Amino acid sequence: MLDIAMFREHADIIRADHDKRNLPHDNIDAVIRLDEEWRQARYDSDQLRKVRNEAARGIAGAKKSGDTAAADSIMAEVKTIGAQIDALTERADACLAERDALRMRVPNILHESVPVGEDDQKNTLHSLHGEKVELDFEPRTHNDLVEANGWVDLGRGAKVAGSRFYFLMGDLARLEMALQQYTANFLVERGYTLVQPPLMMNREAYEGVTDLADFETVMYGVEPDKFYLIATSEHPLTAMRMDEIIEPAELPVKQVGISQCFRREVGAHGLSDRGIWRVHQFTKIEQIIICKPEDSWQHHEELFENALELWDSLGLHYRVVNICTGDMGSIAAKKYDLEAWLPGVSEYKEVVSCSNCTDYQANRLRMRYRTTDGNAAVHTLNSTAVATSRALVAIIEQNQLEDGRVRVPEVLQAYMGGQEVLQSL
RNA sequence: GCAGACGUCGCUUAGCCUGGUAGAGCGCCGGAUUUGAAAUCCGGUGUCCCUUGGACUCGGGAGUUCAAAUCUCUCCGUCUGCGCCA
Repeated sequence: MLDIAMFREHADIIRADHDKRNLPHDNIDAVIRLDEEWRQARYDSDQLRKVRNEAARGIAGAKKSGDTAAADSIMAEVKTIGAQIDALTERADACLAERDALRMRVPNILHESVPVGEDDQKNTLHSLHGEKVELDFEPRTHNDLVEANGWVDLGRGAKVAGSRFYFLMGDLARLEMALQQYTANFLVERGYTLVQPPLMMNREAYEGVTDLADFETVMYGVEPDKFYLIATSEHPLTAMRMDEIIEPAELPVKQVGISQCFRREVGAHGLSDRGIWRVHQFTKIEQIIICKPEDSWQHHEELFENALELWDSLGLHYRVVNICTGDMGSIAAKKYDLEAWLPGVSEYKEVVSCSNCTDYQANRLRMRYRTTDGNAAVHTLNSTAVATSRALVAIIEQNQLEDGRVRVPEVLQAYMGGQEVLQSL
């Protein structure tokens, strides 16, 4: 959420941003109005508390000097002040709660380099990487190939869990682990600390890092313990320092999270989502950075470069798009997506998302760092390194051989005992 | 799961029994002193509203009271022991 100071001092900036996103200004105006109401109620209750505190000091003084009559007299005077304070406090709390509920729905301020457009069709092409291999046979889709080779059992996944669950088997499971190891090592060598986070989080921590709508459409709840299964390790890693004041010497925090990710994928259907492209559970290796505000755009490029070099090293062809205003979501100020080429369906599809969230998550999480001028919100950034299910799809489709088997990317062969081709079951 | 102990400002801790302005040390920031540094001394060092003064803050929430770090209830967490267990 945005700093309340933005609403008080620079509401024009928020309004201009809403115009770019084609959003009405209602929430902005309501936040400003509720903020004023809250301050008034707060001031009134503070004044009454002042009266009560003065009386309390009077009582204490009178009792100390043995003048019980004076003490009783003051006590009688302030007998009912507590109820008035309670009423005003209740009103102040209600205004504040409503102010912040609305403030949570106001999206982040977009970076000036974000292209304006209504939906993902208006994302702009940033760059192309690797070579688009021309196969001298008809390319098959990954869902066709995994089934033919016995690498994925979706039917039995549906039987024991539900649709979009799967068993990953044999050499493809082995390749998945190789990909995890390789990617984690790749980033550890660049100075990132490897972290295995909790796979569940409580509601309060989760509200700090995600859009409220995600609780309905993305996250699985675990009853009766009121936990949520994480949708990405970005969430626990970023929430890790909730309510903390970070010493400047600790910044930037650079971590690589590795975890299983769980997503409900409500409303997702269609041919292009078949196989293991869009599933309820997958492994993801994620980069996160927590840094000082003045460094965040430089770090955003660093995360982006890491992702590019990693995907280049896998020998895959992909393109990069700069996400436009209409496709952005509420958390990020700017986002690059890497989209891998899938010859089976002749499409580029999203495999990596690299975001600078500026102070939006930090404000919700009350995550600050010390400056000589007081405490200030940090900036948070995150980027996929590899989501294994989607990386496997890209590898399978781009590295497929005419006989239906799949070539192992060279850098991963060492993690599979030198194996060069995945064998079917 | 059971029993006990504990949770106070960035860190360490006092205060709790017996309710009445949250104190000290360390760290950090500023100043004095110094050629410079150390040492020393002085001041500052949580949050919010600022209507210049104020209110809030002792793990969270609720209660009792004119008044709660302090008393009561409850939840959370940590430690120790027992139990269970990959």
